[in-house]
Amino acid sequence: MLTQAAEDYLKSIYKLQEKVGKVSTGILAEYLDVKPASVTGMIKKLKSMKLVKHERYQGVTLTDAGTAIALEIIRHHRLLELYLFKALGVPWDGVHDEAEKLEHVISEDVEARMDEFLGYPTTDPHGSPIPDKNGVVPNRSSVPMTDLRNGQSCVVAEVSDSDSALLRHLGSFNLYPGTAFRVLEVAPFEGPFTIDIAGQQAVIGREAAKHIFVNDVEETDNV
Amino acid sequence: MLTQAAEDYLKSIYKLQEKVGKVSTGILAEYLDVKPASVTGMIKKLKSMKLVKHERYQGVTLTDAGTAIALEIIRHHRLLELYLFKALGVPWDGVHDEAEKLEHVISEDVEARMDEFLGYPTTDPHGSPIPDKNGVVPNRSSVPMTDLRNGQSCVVAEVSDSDSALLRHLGSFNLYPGTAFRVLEVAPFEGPFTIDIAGQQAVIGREAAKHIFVNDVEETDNV
DNA sequence: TATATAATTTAGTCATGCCTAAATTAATTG
DNA sequence: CAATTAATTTAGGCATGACTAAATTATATA
Repeated sequence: MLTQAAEDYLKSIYKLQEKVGKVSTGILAEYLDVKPASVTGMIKKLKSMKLVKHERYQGVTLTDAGTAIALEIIRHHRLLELYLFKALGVPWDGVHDEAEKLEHVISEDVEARMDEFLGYPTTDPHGSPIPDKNGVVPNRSSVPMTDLRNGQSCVVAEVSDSDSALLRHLGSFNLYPGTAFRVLEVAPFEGPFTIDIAGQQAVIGREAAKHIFVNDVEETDNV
Repeated sequence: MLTQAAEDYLKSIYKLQEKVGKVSTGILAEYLDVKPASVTGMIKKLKSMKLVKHERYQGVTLTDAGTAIALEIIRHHRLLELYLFKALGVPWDGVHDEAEKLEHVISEDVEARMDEFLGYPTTDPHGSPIPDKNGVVPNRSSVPMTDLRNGQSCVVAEVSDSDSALLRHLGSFNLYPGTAFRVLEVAPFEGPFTIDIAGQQAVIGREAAKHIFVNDVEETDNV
């Protein structure tokens, strides 16, 4: 059994690898809120366990074994988020922190029981894909909201889960995964988006928009 | 926030204190499967946090602050056991180990939500009392099964929870808290108990009987 | 290409929480 | 009441996983 810290490193490497390919110690240190020198130490340990590949000054990547563990933890996390949300009514801006602690601790048995209770779901409350028990990640094809233009309509696919203030903000507009909206106006010079959600207008700033991903983008005429 | 180890010490001291009053380092070491010298070290730390009272060679007791934390952890543990059992269908011989890990990690919010889901229960699946959120422990007045004599009937109140093999054994007779049975025969010379559970006979050895506690003891005629 | 800057690694430190071995204190018994 | 035995504490060690400071390597710029 790995330590919690080791599991967190693997999970973080997986996530950063998706974005940037090889993961530098600096990026990883920033992501984990730890000093780069500490990262070097843990990388050594993970390398000796053959969970990561690493050449000095060249960044880390996960081995297949490391990837399997990372996906297992991510699966725990996202199943837990959805379970807490659906079964216990924990608000969607609170599930992340709770799952962060529980993910290292639940058994495979409880994981399987939650999965069954939830009907073998493929996305968590923020729209992130839940890897299946074999480590297969459902693919998604969403685009950042910042790509949208005037008059386009779409459906919210995914929202980044770690900033609970942002989640509360979006919740106040009912802007959850699955919610459809239409862009009324994109203010020039990197300005905010004015959108229509089921007849209600809302203004979404650039920063928030960067954390929202959408599907089913269509051109629509003004109504 | 206390470390998990510190929480385990407080919980264990609480449980042992119920049985023996002042708790010696030796007893505590055996209970925690740790060497006595290690106990001394942790006791020092807990003492400096004013969670225990301790005089050299005189055993430990919890302070009020220490008791409050111990009860909090025990409450977590027992609520979790019942929740896992009822909401997720984890078998009763599996809930203890799972709860042991989760108890240190769940938030007060999740605790409250499970409590509500369960309808503010007062006992866990093994019949142990669940302290309420103010740390008040429901009192119980059960007697060990080994006190029973021929012809007496009773209701199972509580079964010790840490030996999962015993729990599976008792489960095979449907001997759960709440189950009524009648003693058909107590074999002499510390022998086993032959009992009748809803028309089914079962033989329960001395060792098992020591871990079973019963309520509502009544003399009954042979039927 | 030499130099400045940024990123990474090495080396040494610290706190936790366990360990063993040895020393000390308390309890038992002839 | 002295000696043995048992319980407890002290002292020193080890693994984790963080830290800082210094050294090294890579990258950017003049």
